[in-house]
Parts: sequence; C-alpha cells; structure tokens
Amino acid sequence: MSLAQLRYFVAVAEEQHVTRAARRLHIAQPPLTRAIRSLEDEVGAPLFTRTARGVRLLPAGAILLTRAREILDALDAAVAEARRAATDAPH
Amino acid sequence: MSLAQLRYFVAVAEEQHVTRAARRLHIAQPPLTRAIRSLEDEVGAPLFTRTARGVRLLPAGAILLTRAREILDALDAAVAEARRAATDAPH
DNA sequence: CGGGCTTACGGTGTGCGTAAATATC
DNA sequence: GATATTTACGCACACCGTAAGCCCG
Repeated sequence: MSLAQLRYFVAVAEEQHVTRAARRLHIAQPPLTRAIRSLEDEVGAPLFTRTARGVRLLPAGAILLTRAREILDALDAAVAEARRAATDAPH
Repeated sequence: MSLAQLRYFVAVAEEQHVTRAARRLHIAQPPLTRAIRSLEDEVGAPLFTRTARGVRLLPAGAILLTRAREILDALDAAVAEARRAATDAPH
C-alpha cells in the first residue's frame, strides 16, 4: 500500500471513471487500473463494480473513500504543523 | 513522502537511535538515515538533533511523531473497516 | 580512539508508458 | 461496432545493502 495508491483511489472514486481519473492524475490508464486492483487485493475485497461506462463504488469503497480523504488531509496538516513548529520556536 | 518513511520516522523517534531503529525495522542504517533526511527535506525543517549517542527529537519532530502515529493507526483502521463492510454486506 | 551518523557505489525490484487484447453494451 | 478496462512488454527511477568516510565525546 502506498500514498499514491490512496490518492489514485480517491480520484477514481470521485470521477467514477478510470480514464478521466487518469487524465486528472496525469498518468496513463493501465498503471491506474493496476494500482486499483492491487489496492483491492490488499484490502481483500473489491471496492468498485466495473460497468461499461465506468466504475461504481461498492459499500466497502465508499467507506474507504471517506477514510482515505481524512488520512490524506491529516497528512498534509501534520506536515504543515511540523513546519510551523520549526519556524515558530527555532533551535 | 511514503508510508514507509513515516514508519521509519516513528521507529527512530521511539528509539532515539538510528542504529537500534534500523535493527528493529530489519533494514541497514544507511537507508534509514537517508529516509529520515529525505523526510526532513520534504518537511523543510530538521526533526532531530544529532548527538554522539544517537538522535533527539526537536519540537517539530515531536509533533510529527504524534500525528504520524495517528495517521498510521487510522490507515490500519480504515482497511479493517472496509474489509468488514465487504464481508458484512456481500454483493 | 570508539561509537554512531553520513556519503559512495553497485545491484535489484517496483511502477510508468506504449501497444495490443478482451469484454460489455 | 465503439468505448473502456485489462494484460504484455520494455525501460527508467528509486530503494536497499555493503563498504568507506567523517564527526563528536
């Protein structure tokens, strides 16, 4: 599991479409499909249903989407906070 | 930034010692040192002071330690939750 | 000097991109 | 038959391990 994988997952979930998500992420579709499948393997359950017009979140995917956003936001906040602590109270 | 980097950071912070942390993580010291330095570069501030007997957390590092633990725990919980949702309410 | 962190260097593994194949409506 | 996802293949980048160097008590 990697942070990139989580970001990829969020993008696909939001777009409900692998091709559009790939365009938005500035990567090609194949690596994105692989990353999603790898994530599903790691979770141990499918996160999307594949349709002819894109993908659709399953309940497990919906939950993971919420949590993934929280985690990614928390990460950004943590870095910002640490950076601030370093500049506010030097040495 | 990577999740491995965060886990490495937590281990070094807990051990206050790169060599011991490396042993605990089952990796060698050089990659661990590099990972920590890379993290500091990304945050934009040092997280430890280097002493002759090991390393010591700076304020920015202490904050990041708390947040990193929260994030890593949240990630594990998120996966467990998604997995549970998939098995509880099948197809 | 001695312990510990850091740089140099070579090898391996993982992920991306292009191109072809497969499946679904 | 067209659109979208998935596999095949080749390549580049990043990470790890071993070995040597540097710094501080």
